[in-house]
Amino acid sequence: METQDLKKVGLKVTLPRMKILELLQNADQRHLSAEDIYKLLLEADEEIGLATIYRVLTQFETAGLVTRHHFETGQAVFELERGEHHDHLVCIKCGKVEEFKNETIETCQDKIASEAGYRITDHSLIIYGVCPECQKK
Amino acid sequence: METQDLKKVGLKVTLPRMKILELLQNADQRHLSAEDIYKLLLEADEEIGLATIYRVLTQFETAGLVTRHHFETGQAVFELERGEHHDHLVCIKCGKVEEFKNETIETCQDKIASEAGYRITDHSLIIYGVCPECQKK
DNA sequence: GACCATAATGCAAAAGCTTCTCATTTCTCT
DNA sequence: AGAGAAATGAGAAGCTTTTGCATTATGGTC
Repeated sequence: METQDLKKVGLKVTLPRMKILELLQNADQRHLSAEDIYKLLLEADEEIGLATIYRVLTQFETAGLVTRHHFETGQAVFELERGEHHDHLVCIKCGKVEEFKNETIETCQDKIASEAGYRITDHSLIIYGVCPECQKK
Repeated sequence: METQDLKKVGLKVTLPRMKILELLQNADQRHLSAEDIYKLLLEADEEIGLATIYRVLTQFETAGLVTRHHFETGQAVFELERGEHHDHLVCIKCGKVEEFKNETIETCQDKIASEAGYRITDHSLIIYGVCPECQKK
């Protein structure tokens, strides 16, 4: 299945690519940094170079298979693209990321962009806050 | 005047800090990277080390005088805080940044955060697109 | 199933951006 | 003006990410 996905976007089916895709699909966290992936693969006894991980993730991004996010952490995180757009709620204490979707906001954004004469290509809405669990601590 | 601002937030009034503040107030671009500032100061014959600029900007950020943004450029940009919140429209071709404000979106964000149980601390909405000028090219 | 051209990988080195260290200088307050 | 504390400069170091190049693996073909 994933094999097809890779071929479809013109990428050879290689072990590193399969493993990385698999991990993105199955990991607890939906948002992983390159290093997270590297370490998780090591734990699973898959020694894949960090450079390869970066290269593969960039190719996946170009191919539209994953999305790269720059939260305010200094590290980019990657997320498997599941076709539907959503925005993010990031806990500044524990780093947890939740997703949400809001039609009103989407509509407003389109309106704002077109009023400014922009051809919109992407957008990113991130709300930073403290999640319920971290508020208790 | 700025002198007071600095003292108020517990920072000594030094030449580098004054020059950086001045630049942020008077530059054509409202959003400047540390390196932009470094170069602009050089042009104005003010040799201020890049390290100092980073330090000062971080202090200004902590003091609430400037805001740091992480657009998808790999470089942080800084903007003088003028008290009122706004969001950003970034041109992916020329890098130009425009600002906008939309009450509906703000309200939605607050609602979303509180529904998820988050205590909101900040948010960032960035719309990426191609500006009118760049569309012509 | 083996072969070949091409593409992918790994490693180490390099490249950006940002932060840190520490000796020296500059402020503030008296 | 002088003392103590804080800030600066320069270079080194730290992190994340990218690149170069020799080696290895893949996909299509015979």
